[in-house]
Amino acid sequence: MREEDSNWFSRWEEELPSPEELMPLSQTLITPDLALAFDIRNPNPNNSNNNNTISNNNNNNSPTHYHHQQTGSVPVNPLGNTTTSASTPPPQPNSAEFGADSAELGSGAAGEEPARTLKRPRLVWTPQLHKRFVDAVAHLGIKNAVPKTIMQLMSVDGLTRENVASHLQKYRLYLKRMQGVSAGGGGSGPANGAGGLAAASADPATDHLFASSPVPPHFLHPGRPNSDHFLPFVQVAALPHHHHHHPQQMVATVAHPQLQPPFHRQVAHFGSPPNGQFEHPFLSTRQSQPVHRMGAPLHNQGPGGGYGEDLELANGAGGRKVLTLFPTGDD
DNA sequence: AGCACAATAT
DNA sequence: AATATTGTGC
Repeated sequence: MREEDSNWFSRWEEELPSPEELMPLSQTLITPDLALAFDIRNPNPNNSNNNNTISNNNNNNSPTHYHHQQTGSVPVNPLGNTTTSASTPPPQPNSAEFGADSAELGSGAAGEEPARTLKRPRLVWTPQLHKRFVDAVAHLGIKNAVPKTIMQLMSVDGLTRENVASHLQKYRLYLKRMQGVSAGGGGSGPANGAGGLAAASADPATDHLFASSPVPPHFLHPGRPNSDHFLPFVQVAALPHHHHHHPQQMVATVAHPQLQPPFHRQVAHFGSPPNGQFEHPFLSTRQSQPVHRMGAPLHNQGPGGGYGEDLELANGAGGRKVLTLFPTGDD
């Protein structure tokens, strides 16, 4: 009973981004790189970009060609944004520097040989994305929280099982560390304030990301398997109901490793199928639209350094491109 | 064959 | 350090 248990969820819920925050508008911008990367070598065929509102099926299946990541200052070409509906004004003032494209686009358009040692950009786990992850894990329970399931629940397009697996591995280590700390710690308690941030981290420097989202109590108690049935999310999935609220959409952002940090480009948005209309056969697994409405505006919970603004910190150590999945409008 | 997981590589 | 990739067992 600890009220904590009842409260942690409320607080947690509060920090969830509101639908509005998440998707200001739907502009589908997909760089050739991404389109390609996701389409070709994709282990799990889940690309369902659907515009929530007007399902304007924008098949991004246009295999453009992709150029390898280079240390060079090769910016990703932001082409490919089809201004389908003029009604939507250009809300992407973000880094309005789109002009710097460099490449081409038409060249390999219908090409048949996209594949070619193409590597998809590294996924950057943003706090938002991580939260989604934690939510999913919480919802599933540790028992069922395995990569595939988590991935499905998260329903982030473009996310692969390996992405999740890798993250999960790391997350588990984090939990382990946390247990050690919080267990004997006493006092502070694991009731990390969502708004405040986990106070008891083993290493602040080591896990900023993980600290960004509250860890459900259950995670810390291995001894307590299924005691509660909290329902963090909503019933998700599988319900083909229509809604006017768009779920959260994720946007892929490419961070230029060598460019200034504050510059991230929104390249494309991955969405979750609202009511999964007809999708391609392969997508079957992903049609569900888990998220529903998590209320409340998201505020920065900046721990030692709240990430309000410092979005992805992709370190471009060597100069690799980085893919970031983001909820639209987080910025 | 596919998945989870740990180990290892970048 | 953060992710990706590989290796192993189920």
